Amino acid sequence: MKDAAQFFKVLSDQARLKIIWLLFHHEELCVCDVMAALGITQSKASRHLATLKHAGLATDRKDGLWSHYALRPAQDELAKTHLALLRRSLADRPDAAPLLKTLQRWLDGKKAGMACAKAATRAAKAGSSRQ
Amino acid sequence: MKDAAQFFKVLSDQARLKIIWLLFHHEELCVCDVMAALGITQSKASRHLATLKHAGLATDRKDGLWSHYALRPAQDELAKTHLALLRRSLADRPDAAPLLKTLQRWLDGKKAGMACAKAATRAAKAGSSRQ
DNA sequence: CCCGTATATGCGGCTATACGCATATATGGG
DNA sequence: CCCATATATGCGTATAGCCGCATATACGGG
Repeated sequence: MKDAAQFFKVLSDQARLKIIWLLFHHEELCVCDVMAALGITQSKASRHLATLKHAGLATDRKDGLWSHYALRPAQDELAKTHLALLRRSLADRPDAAPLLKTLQRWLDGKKAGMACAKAATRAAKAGSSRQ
Repeated sequence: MKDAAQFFKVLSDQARLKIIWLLFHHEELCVCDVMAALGITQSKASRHLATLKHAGLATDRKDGLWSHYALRPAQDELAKTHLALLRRSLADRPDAAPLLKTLQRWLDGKKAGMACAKAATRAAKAGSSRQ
């Protein structure tokens, strides 16, 4: 039972749920994407992603300077059901859609070039103060 | 999202998962049943049950000295799915069956009369030391 | 090589949570 | 009434988790 409790503990954090929600809709995200979308600091984003990875919920792929995180495909039938249900549940939350929108805005701006983490820090600060 | 995280936090405790598991199989349980089955102290059992009640996962019914706790029936379709999935997931755990057995032994002995909480305390101590 | 950038992580502080112990509360029986 | 019993809870403590800050690490470009 202990590992089941541990699993739910990973899901018991708002930031991690938001990250999972974003990963449901985007194949891969790098740390600065998460920073910008959630309006959080770099260390916070990195740590939560590491937690998800450590829990077996996410995978990371190193590409030069960037770490790209993705949802780990479900191992068995039960895990698949869990993920699907989680996705359905999160979709009902009022902040789910705005979160996706914020991320999309950030991703669009990212194409225009310029530094990533620096801009993400600015975006994160603006986002958190706006809230 | 915050309430979703809060919900998972309630599930992120081994003792609470065990209680839920037991409640899946028994309409009602009183505090001393939980004490004896899990091998925990009275205050711990009472608090976890209170937590489950506060989270809307359980209900309590007072009957004289006893408080009988039961799973609260799911409100909507989504909650029903959650509970069903949780039940399926817990069933796979290796300690799920022994837990039910321990509870059953306790319930059988209870019929034979005698004080409840006192005996449950003894059973709890014996159970935890055996482990 | 040196620098800038993206990410990871050690550290200290803060807060939330879990626990045991003792005690309060409530109820039923003599 | 008084007492035994079942449960709830206040309190102090221990522990775990989250966070920001600063720094380490890793990589690419000039």
